[in-house]
Amino acid sequence: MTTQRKAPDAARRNETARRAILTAALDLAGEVGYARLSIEGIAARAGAGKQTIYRWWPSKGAVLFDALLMLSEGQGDQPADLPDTGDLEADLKTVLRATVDELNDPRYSEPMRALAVEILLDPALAADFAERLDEPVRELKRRRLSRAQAAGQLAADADLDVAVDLIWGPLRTRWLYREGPLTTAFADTVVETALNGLRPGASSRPTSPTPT
Amino acid sequence: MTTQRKAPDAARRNETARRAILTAALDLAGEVGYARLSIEGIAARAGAGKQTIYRWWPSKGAVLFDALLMLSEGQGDQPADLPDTGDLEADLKTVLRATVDELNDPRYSEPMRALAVEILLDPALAADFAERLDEPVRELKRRRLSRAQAAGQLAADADLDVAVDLIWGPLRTRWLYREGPLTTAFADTVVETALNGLRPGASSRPTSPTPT
Amino acid sequence: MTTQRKAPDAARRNETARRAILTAALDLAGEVGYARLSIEGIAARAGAGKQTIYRWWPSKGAVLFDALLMLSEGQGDQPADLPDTGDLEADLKTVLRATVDELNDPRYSEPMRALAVEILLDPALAADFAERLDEPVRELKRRRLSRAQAAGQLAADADLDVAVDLIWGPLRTRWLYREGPLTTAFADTVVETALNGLRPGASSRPTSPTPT
Amino acid sequence: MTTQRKAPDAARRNETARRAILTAALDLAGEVGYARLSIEGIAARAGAGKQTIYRWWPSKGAVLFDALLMLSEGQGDQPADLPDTGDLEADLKTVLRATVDELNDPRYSEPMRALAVEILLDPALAADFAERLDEPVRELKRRRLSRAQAAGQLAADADLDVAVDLIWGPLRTRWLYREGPLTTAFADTVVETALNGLRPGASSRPTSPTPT
DNA sequence: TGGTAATCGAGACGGTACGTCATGTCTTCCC
DNA sequence: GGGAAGACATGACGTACCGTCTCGATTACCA
Repeated sequence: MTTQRKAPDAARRNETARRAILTAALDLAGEVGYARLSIEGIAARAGAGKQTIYRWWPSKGAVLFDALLMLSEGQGDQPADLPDTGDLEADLKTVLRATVDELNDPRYSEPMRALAVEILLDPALAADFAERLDEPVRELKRRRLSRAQAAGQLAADADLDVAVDLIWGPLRTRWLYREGPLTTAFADTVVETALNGLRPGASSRPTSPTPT
Repeated sequence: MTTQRKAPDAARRNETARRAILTAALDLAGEVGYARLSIEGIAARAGAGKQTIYRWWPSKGAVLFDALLMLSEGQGDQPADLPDTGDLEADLKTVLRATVDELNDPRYSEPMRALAVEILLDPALAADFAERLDEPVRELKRRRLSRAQAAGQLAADADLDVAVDLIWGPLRTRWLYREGPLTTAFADTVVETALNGLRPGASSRPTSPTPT
Repeated sequence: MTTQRKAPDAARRNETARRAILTAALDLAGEVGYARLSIEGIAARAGAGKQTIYRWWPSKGAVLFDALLMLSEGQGDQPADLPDTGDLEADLKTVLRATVDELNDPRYSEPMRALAVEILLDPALAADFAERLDEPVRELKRRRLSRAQAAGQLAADADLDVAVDLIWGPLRTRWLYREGPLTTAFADTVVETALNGLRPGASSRPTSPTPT
Repeated sequence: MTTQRKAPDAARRNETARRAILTAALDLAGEVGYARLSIEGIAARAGAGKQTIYRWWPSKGAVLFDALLMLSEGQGDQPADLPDTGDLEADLKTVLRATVDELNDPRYSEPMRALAVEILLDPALAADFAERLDEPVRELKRRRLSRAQAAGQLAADADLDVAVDLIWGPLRTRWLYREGPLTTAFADTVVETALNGLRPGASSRPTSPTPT
């Protein structure tokens, strides 16, 4: 067992209170921003006692994490996989444009930023996040790239983890640091550049599967 | 007047106190981590009054920012430019390896992480940071790439801003989110992949300056 | 009906739980003192649910009250009356010395002090206490004095209630306020002074029953 | 030094805040009773921060203590001594009647009861109270009795401490336990009985200074 | 003798208050 | 005037209990 203290009895958990707390966390993150997001405030907004939060979550970040999970699941999107039309470049652009839209929507963006801060501050939460959200998603990405590799659309010796960072990293960095506007054009350029590389002659290479 | 409140007279500023405060901020960030870094703690450690901090800096993040600036300047490194041996790939690897070392050193890494958090929280600080530190450094990077482009080592139509994100972004993301160990091997692979792209046949293209 | 809420069915009451709760209350009062005595703690120590306490007692003070009643009854002392050897002064000294011993024993003293606090705080409990414990005991005292009065050992016009306060009050006050050590010597002096009065010549008056 | 932690600098103390806190404590004790008297409530009512209370007082009881001291001093009554007209009995009745009036006035009575509770709970406060308030007052009482003793109005061998308890104890006990109404008649009877004793023949002894 | 209704241990819940910490403003006194 | 020191109002922290509530699992009465 890894539980600390007296483990609460999950069977008796009040689902209504749980949802109220997660919803309040999302709403408040969107309304007042992370800096002013407090557990006290979440409890008050949710009509819950503070102890109910402390009983079930170890930190403010963990609440935000669950809140964002609820948000994704609520959409029922649960993408079993990334799109695969056979055209890798087009598929990646589709995905990154969707991400751009999400990051430009404060309803998603603000809680995500709040969660990002908590992750930066708290290595334990970072590990939890990596395991439960980041790694599964990364696995989806790797899988899509792997299929492209099998189809000869990616270099056979490409390190797929680096590939994922190359494709998805720039967007995340620009968003976090507010380094510039997040546009679909930027997303497209990143995909193209990551695929073709920076060296000359790259863009002349075929974009679609090499004909034999 | 455009100044808010009573503008302090910079001429009378006590340089000793300033350095003590910045040093204390760096030390404490390294020792207790960002989450427990407080202005009160900095003042106490520096033997300074809190008001002295509030008089000269608008926020904890601003103190950290100045502290990191002092740290870079103190090294006297002030690199007017990135290395340019003519071999772009080698030069980029040199720079990224140095960055890896820095990010693995808590003395640099912890204050940087602390500053990153403040930037995420505070758009005003983000803008300040972008203008005074990020943009100048980015300009150095763009300049080096621009020279490579002129030498025909980069595609003529490459978007250099995207290129910078592609090369430096993955390292920063992996560090911030603690997604994996930061190694020089990772740095090398990122440089190679960014230059050659992910498509097949890329790695067969020349790595050194094109012979005439 | 005059009952508030849903009157619990006393017939079904679990005597084991009742005793466990009262015992736990006494033990905890002795161990941690009143200030840290909590219903939650009593329930935990007794292996009882909190509701079992709230079902049968209206307040923490009521639990303590019953606990002290159990303690006295448990002794089987139930003194139908105060000692009456014919020598009033000696009898009073016997009783007060016994009280001194009791007040010096933390096992009795601490719960009593806890109950005293509750009585000070809660007029309803005070009334209950007065009716069920204080008044019966006071009646015993008054009865003993009354007999002495009939025997001519007390002034015929003495107000027996005031007499009780005069004899038993100083001990209680000194104990409550911790104004000084509780000794049998103090008890003796109080009895003598109360009987003889403070005026000169008092001590020369006969101490034993007046000879006819 | 007996100070714990970092001793606050009394010289910088804000007298306005101090008075506001003490006044709020008295008012609230009178309004909501002790059981609902909270430090948080006092701070809120006083427009003060909780820390300001915790900085200067170790406990709620200590605040009440100071508040009552302020109340007495505010009256400017500061009786250097108890009345001494030469008639001990009359003087004692005067004093006890005044006490009866005080105890029947909720403005005094409620804070006093609150303080009494704190004293019961907290031996440290009890000691402080004994030293700073109870003992000085007791000394005044002893002094008055001592003068009476010198004048031959009290038995030469009377224990003056016991005498004080005998005279003032019954009133205090009856008040604390709400054992009965506090009337001036009760005060008078207590004085008479304490002076004359309970034995027969006592009341025939002279009440005024012995004639020569 | 099996149904059923209340008690029981357990503990989650919405709350209130605790005592501590840090915030940013202020005031005081020294240089 | 700047600076060290630190008191102040504010507000969040995480904890302890409050008194109410719901949950099976015993009981113990009653049909």
